[in-house]
Amino acid sequence: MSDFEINKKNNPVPEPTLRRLPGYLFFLQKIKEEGILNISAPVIGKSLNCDSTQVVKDLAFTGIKGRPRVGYNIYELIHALEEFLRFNRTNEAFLMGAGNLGSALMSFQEHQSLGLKIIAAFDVDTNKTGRLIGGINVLDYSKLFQLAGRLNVNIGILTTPNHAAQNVAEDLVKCGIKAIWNFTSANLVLPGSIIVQNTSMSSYAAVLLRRLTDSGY
Amino acid sequence: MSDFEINKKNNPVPEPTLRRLPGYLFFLQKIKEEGILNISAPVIGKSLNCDSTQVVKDLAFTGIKGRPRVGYNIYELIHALEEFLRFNRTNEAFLMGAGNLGSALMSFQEHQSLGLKIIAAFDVDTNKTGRLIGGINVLDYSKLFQLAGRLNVNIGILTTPNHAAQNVAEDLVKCGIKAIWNFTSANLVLPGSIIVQNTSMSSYAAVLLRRLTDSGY
DNA sequence: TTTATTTAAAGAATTAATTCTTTAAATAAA
DNA sequence: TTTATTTAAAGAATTAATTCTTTAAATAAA
Repeated sequence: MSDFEINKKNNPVPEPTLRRLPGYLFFLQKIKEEGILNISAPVIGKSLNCDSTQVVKDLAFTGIKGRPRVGYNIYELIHALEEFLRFNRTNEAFLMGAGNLGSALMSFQEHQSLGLKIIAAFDVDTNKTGRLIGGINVLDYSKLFQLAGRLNVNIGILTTPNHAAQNVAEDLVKCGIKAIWNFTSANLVLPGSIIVQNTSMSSYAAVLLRRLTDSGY
Repeated sequence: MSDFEINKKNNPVPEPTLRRLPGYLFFLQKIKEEGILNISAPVIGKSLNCDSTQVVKDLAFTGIKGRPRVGYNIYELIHALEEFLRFNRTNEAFLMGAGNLGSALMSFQEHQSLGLKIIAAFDVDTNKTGRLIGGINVLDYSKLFQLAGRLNVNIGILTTPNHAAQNVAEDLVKCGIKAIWNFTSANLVLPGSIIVQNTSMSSYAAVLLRRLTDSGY
């Protein structure tokens, strides 16, 4: 059994853990600047306002060992987190739909710190194609298959209007895309092997607005 | 005990449920167009690729009752969901930081369908202030307290650089803001009564990228 | 060198969320 | 009117995630 099969079947990293890991990473990068060499889970927990045993359990997934009474070596831990999350790699992506949100993601500098690199954007609107947004070319949709054939891109970022999302997602799958970061509100129906990460603003808005109601506002 | 206290203490809506509710709503709005009057949980579940008992349990939070063998009345259910999530209200918000992401959120039309209305944006950069982005005025940061005093805005959208996030968040709290939609990677430390909804791209990227590794890519 | 203290690791207990099962209501078809 | 079927509701069982507890290792201080 290969490494990834073991991980997939017996020991998948829980999603709540994965969501928390970037927070640890950014915090560690910040305090690294202050010249600190070691840090313990209780200190991380206090700073980030979360339980220290949870910190220990989360960080254990990276494979890094802490030393009692000393804590973790910051450099080791940062490196392990970046590796674990692939943030130190170049993860190439196509972006589909160069509208408001798409354009923003193209200009969004922070993607770099996540190792994401948008190779090209595609749109059907000839007013958008041919332009350069955030240093990224917006190409005509018809060029997708051609370019995908030459390059080996794994990730598709979906920022089309909702009604177009399913068709575009299917095209991405035909192109050999393995993972889709879906910013639309469409619920994509795709082969089970395709990784779909739904990031719809509406889910977050729903939580925020309902909590406001819960608090009496 | 008031309504919201009961809700808060005895029966808080689970976050996973809240995250799923907008998906039901959008699906119902879509099939409403097709002239369907009633729909059952199993049909919703099949369409959205999720368990039907989970659909029933989630929808029960809205207070709407379904009828055996018939299902839910679509109009009733849509209305209840919109009400429950506040999407049919005007939820006024200030936006802090008119950079890439901030500008995108200002231009993002979909906010309307979430009942969100950005009243004004604030920035310290004089190159940005005075401009109109997506129909929204970008004001100088110094105007925040003045405007907040006149209006009764509950929500702050935080799209500043990470290093500014904590200070700006504290200012928002001083202005009487009740809920902060935090798009930065900063972990905000604020009074417990303040609702903070963290929406950092990095958490989603982390899940997506790690799943890619898990699958062997 | 010895002792007290801090800490990560491991695992147990608890809590939360999801999935499964049973029941009763509603209705279409016979 | 009767029977079979579909379905929501309620609650039990299961699974997943978090929090608590114990243990042993490491190290600073005495």
